[in-house]
Amino acid sequence: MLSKKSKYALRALLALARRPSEGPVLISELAEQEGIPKKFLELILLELKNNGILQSKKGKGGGYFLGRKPDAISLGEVIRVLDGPLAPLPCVSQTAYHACEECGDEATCGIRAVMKDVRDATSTILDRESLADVLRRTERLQQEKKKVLVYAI
Amino acid sequence: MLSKKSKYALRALLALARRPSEGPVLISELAEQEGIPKKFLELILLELKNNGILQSKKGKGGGYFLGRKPDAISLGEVIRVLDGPLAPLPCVSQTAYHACEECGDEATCGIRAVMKDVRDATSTILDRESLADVLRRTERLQQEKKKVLVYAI
DNA sequence: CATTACTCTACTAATAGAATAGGGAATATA
DNA sequence: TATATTCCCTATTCTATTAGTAGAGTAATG
Repeated sequence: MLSKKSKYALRALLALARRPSEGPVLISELAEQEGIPKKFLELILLELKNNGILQSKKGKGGGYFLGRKPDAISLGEVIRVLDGPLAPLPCVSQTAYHACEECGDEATCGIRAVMKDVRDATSTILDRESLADVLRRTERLQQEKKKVLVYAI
Repeated sequence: MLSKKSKYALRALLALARRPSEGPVLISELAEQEGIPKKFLELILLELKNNGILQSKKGKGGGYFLGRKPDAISLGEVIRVLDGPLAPLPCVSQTAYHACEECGDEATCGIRAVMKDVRDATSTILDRESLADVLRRTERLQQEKKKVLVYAI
């Protein structure tokens, strides 16, 4: 399960991605807009900044802004920063590999083989989908919903 | 990440699946063979039994045995019993759905759409792969390893 | 009826998740 | 250069979950 940290991070990043380079945005503004505890969001944004996903500016007129374009920030990257590896087992993680204790032989472990498939499927999706993709999906879903409403009249 | 509970459960179940209907197997035997704390394994096997994956027999000559054939027990089912839903968000779980708090509109949530893809990909794999499949995979991997060794001579 | 072996509830320790608190450091601007 | 603004950083708290332990209870067998 995704932690609240990751969920909050994604919501905040999407909120930033939705504003076309309006300049730095205040933590408090994002927190209020997205209904996230301000101090908690502070930690999250800081961690995103320390990992190059966000940039910041201090003092008056300061705030946070995206470190890259929305189509160059993948959900996988964000989730890895806040929740750690996507893999269901450490022995199939590409970004944080370490051997399972007590695993007789990794090369012939059937569980590992299946979990590697799971990892690959997950990261294929999450590393492909960017903030921009998610925004596009949201728009498309909103338009579909509108259509359904029109038909319903 | 998979919990130790799930990992232990899978190992114990695979150990049972490897024995062709040898009759009930003692908890203590499984625990020793797989290097799992006995009392902890006790809880796990009990839970698997209460969910129809295992059956048991009490008293002398008793023990645990599979409730169904190894090809009718999927990894997904086992993991759901011990770790809960596979879905990364409750709002995309098929087996344990509940709405995310504070989610404005589920129907148009882009994050949800991506996470639904992740859930589908994960459960497609884990609900398809059975204990029997995992054993077959292990065998295949062992044979490949042998081949490599032969070539290396 | 005694032994074997699962059943069940309760308890504990350690870790991770979800915050909260508060001072410090940098920046803009008056 | 003083001051308000805003991010930066460390520490602490509270709660839930994970991992494991303990021990009495129940059912089956011989």
